[in-house]
Amino acid sequence: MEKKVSIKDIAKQVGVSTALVSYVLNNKEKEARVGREVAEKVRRAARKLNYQPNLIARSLQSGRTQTLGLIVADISNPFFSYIARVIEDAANQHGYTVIIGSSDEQASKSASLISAFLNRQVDGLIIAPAEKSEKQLQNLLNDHFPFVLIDRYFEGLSSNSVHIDNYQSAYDAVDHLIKKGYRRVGMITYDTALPHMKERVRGYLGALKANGIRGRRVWLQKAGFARLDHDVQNGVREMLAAKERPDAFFFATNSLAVSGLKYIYGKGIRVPEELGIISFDESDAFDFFYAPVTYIRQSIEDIGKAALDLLMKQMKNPAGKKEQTIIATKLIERKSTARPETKNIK
Amino acid sequence: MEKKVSIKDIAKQVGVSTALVSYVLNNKEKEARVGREVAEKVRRAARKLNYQPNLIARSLQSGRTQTLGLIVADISNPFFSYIARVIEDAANQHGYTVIIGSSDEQASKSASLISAFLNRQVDGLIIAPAEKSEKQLQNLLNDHFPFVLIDRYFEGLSSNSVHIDNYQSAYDAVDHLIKKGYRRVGMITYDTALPHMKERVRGYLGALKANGIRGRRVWLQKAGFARLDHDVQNGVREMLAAKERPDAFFFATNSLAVSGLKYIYGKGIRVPEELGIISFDESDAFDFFYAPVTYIRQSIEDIGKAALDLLMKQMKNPAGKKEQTIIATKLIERKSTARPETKNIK
DNA sequence: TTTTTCATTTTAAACGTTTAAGCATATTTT
DNA sequence: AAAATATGCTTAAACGTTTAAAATGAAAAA
Repeated sequence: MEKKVSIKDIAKQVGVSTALVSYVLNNKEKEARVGREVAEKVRRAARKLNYQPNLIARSLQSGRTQTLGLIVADISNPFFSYIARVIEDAANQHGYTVIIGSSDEQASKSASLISAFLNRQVDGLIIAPAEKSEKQLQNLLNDHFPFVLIDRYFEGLSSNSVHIDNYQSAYDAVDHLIKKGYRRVGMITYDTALPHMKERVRGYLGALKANGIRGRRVWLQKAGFARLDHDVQNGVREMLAAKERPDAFFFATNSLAVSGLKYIYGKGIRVPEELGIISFDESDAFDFFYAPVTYIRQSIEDIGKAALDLLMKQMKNPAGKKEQTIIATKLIERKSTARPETKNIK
Repeated sequence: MEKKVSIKDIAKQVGVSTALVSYVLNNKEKEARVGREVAEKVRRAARKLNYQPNLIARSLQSGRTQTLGLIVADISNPFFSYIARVIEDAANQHGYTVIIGSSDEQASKSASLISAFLNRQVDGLIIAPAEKSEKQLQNLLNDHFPFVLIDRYFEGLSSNSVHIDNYQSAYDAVDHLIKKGYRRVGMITYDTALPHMKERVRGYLGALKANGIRGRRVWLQKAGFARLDHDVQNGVREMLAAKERPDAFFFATNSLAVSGLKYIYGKGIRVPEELGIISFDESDAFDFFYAPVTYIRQSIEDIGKAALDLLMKQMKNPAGKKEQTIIATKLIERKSTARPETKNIK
């Protein structure tokens, strides 16, 4: 790697000061009253030498890097990789570059990512926060460092955030199942204290109650992030073996659903006759399941764009008021909840 | 955002020069012969003030950013997002941060990403190159800038690269179909001049020939990146309507397969009886298709790790010899190619 | 006592930019 | 003709680090 061309080289070539070159290359000729011919000479030299500005040097001087940090649970999860894509594009349009990190839902990893990104002087952060990371975020708030939470949020943390109405969406999902004739609805959720998940559970319970159905403990199964397949399949098995066996499943995310569906598929269970299925999020897999899966769609484009908008707003005014943007969801009805008009299976 | 604590603040606090502080904080006390007590004082002050080094300043001074650029076709494509994850983890272990960009298979976007990343002074690049980006890469080579190609490569470009044996893998796939009793094998590929795709086509044709099957023009369908669904479904429709209608399809990537399978699914075509299916790569969708899809697995972990290893090696020695790492593939046989023992469907 | 050696610390330059302030010289205004 | 203003360019400092080289002072050797 040969030495790069700097502003100094251009200055030498043309026989002027580096300041002059900087003014010209930043189109500040007017303000700096640079002569027309000299400006041309500088530009020509820059082109000829193929000058490329050193953004690191510029950042050091300006204190801004035009870089954003994005922290998700796992970039290899399609939900997050799609969000990443939307944010990447939107950020690029604003002249920003994005650096991405995966927290694996661990507060410790989240902390080191935040710290690594801050040390790299990112101008702002977009974070799908992990459990128990409130304190890290509170510190950011105290420092008035611009950031926006996506997908998740924390009660009592007055940060910017973009997410759906988890209670209502879950309520609607379960209500849909019940309206379709299912009564014994089981739910598979993540084993986490994150409010968005707890809201989904609350929505589930709320819908059962509103329909006069008494929930059973065995109907609510939780899976840990680290041993997803194992826990989900255990949970599904347990429910299917229960005396009060559910006639429908509500999956709280697409990864949970994909894992559960694999088991259900393997067992040859008939959907939607024997078992109704509804899930949050989307997945190619939902389309190919023998009974295409009904799901609650959240617009990832909207989430990504809203997050970037909020972040830009706050970077302009770090002391400004924090906003919560709620993104609408839509229930996409398909075959997996199309219960035939028969009696409940006992 | 209050002013960050710098080495200067520590120096002032302790009453020493910034040089001293820098030596201590970089554990260069020995070489710099710093007194034991002073060193302790510095460390204490750093901890007390919660000092965090400004990596931008360090980079400007050192000329290295500990940052790698990753350019893929589309980070929202699971194949690439998984690669990104593997590379992210491996890079972190080496103390590097990764910035990611999507080229959308366009040489122009690739060029601006490369340029943006270089301006940000990344120490190295990992690139899944787009069509017609040879020149950009040749420039990197000429500058002795460290980079590694993944998934794709260019003939006559002596760069580091990590990829599979596309010819052989495609050959094996088609040969598998034929061994299973399919004879009229159609292929859906990307409409691109990228060698890895052309190799897959060559492997397809080679296997047909080796089995004494004359290929038909209509059996080879191409789809553009930008209008994937449209082109794939056109291609599939055309083949199914042809006089010499194929009895098996070979998809050159998972996105092509997912798109094609949606159509096939919609048409109610019987797989594997009426039509055999084999594809490159993996997908959750393959598991849920009514006949789970046989596919050619490439180990993404291996690709990512090998790429990072090569890159690290070259960053240490930018003038070193370039290496090509070939990653093994494996044919995962499932129901979609399990042709029953019947006569060919006419 | 003078010189040498050693231990500890500081100085200063450098990385590549940006930008306020300054300095000539020319031109206009009075 | 003197004063005021314009024009065109340079100087120098700053951003936060690192690091070679110099400086200081004390201890050891002569």
